[in-house]
Amino acid sequence: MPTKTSNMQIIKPANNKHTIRCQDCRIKQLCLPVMLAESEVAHLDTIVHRGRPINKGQHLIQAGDSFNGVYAIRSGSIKAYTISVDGLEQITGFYLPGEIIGFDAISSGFYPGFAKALETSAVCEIPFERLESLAAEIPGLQRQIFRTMSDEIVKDQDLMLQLNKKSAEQRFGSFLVNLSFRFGRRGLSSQRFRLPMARSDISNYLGLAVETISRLIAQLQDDGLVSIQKREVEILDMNKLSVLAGTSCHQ
Amino acid sequence: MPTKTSNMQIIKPANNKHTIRCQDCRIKQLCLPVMLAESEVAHLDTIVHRGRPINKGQHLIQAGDSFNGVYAIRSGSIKAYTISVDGLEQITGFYLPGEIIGFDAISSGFYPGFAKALETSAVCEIPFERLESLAAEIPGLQRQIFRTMSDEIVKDQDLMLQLNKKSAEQRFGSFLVNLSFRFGRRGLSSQRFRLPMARSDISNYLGLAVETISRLIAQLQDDGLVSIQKREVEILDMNKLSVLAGTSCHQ
DNA sequence: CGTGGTTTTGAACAATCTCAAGAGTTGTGG
DNA sequence: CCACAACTCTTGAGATTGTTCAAAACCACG
Repeated sequence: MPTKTSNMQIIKPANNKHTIRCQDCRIKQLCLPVMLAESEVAHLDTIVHRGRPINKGQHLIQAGDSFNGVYAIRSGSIKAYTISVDGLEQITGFYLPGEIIGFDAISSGFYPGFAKALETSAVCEIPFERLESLAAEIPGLQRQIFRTMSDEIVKDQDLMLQLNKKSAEQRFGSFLVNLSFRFGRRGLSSQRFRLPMARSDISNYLGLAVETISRLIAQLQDDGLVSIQKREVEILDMNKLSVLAGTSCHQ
Repeated sequence: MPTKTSNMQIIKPANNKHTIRCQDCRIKQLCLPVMLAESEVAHLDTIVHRGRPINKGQHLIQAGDSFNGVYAIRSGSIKAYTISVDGLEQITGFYLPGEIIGFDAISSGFYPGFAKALETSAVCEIPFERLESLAAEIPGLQRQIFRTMSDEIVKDQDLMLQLNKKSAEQRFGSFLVNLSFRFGRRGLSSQRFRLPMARSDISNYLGLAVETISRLIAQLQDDGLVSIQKREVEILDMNKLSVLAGTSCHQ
């Protein structure tokens, strides 16, 4: 199968160009190395595979692939989605630099969903068996894996609440506030940022129609809370937006 | 504070009556001991606290309590829920024997939500720091914790899909099929079982109105798929119900 | 400078909610 | 053991949010 594009082939063996050590990684505070001693980070670094960047639209993970590891996003952005038996696509999350995708595959040994690059992105593949062994040796690493998975659970439960109990306006407001928080955490502006995803991805994620997102954007602009030109977002009144969203900064 | 009912006080020191060792536990195949050698189970057993059963309506976990451990359900059933800033309750899951609650507290160090007994229930408290240490020594245990947390993520993502993309009928159908599966897995009948929760809990969990649940029950009975008398469920046509639900057995 | 995808806007429609009221159930105290 | 109070559940009818369908404007990219 020369044209097969499984994740194992996308992630090419590391070469100099794409090899940035964990120790030197800009976003190590957001990733597994947080809380580790320098020597421990170096140890972790030895098991990480880095490949060439994956292009927009390319799949990092295909549903049904057997689980070999988790992927830390180094740059770019990834959307994770599942497809139900009746063919409906459901986006389960957007992953930004420092965030890790693939923990949902541990239980069954197969990735339950897809992961696709929203733009050119660099990811670090972390083989899970080796990560497990290392976690048994480095308590801080084990702890950080538990934390990251726990974060994922909290994020999903918060989204559940959004979908169940909040209006379209509140959902979209929360979405913007949450993105703003995650950009700010990386040292980027939390006032101005670029949406990496299409309107249809936002609507899918939030359980709304694309048209509803368009209308909400128009409305929030009329109210002077935000300014959104294409994918460029400027948050004009974070307080009002947070109140409207009914959240602090998580969603 | 003599009337305070924090989780630490609910779980009384073990006594003979409530001390069932992990090795002898009926549901060890569904719980952390699965995959462990006998001696490893014995080791795990030494860190588990078992208390007297908690009564219906009593809280096992209060939101904001500091994280000390996870709880394995031994008997009964527990509902987990969060309360949003504007006071809305959102049930995030129902936990049955063999299932473990509390992993969402690892990331922040505080339980983000509440856990309340739907009926008299017995739980095993597993202090997390000790569990971490033990997990570092017993690879199978570490693996099983990862699996359990991964399961939780998958469960939440599936529910997300339900809430976003499925009709009220499909959601309720999936809910029944999923419960059926979980009862069957415990060796109980998957055809006939008793709902541990009220209609309002089901509606809250599924993002519907109570009235909608009532109407759906009436409808599914008219169609001859199920028979539901009060909380006693009998599934009359599992095939049709599964097709309607659009799932195999997970939700 | 077309072609295909994305975004916006309008208008009618539908699924589910809300409100309201009644029936059934459970628990409690006299 | 009965009666009252408090829930829980069911059923009906109208209201509403967000959807669907349709079409035009905009953009990106070859």
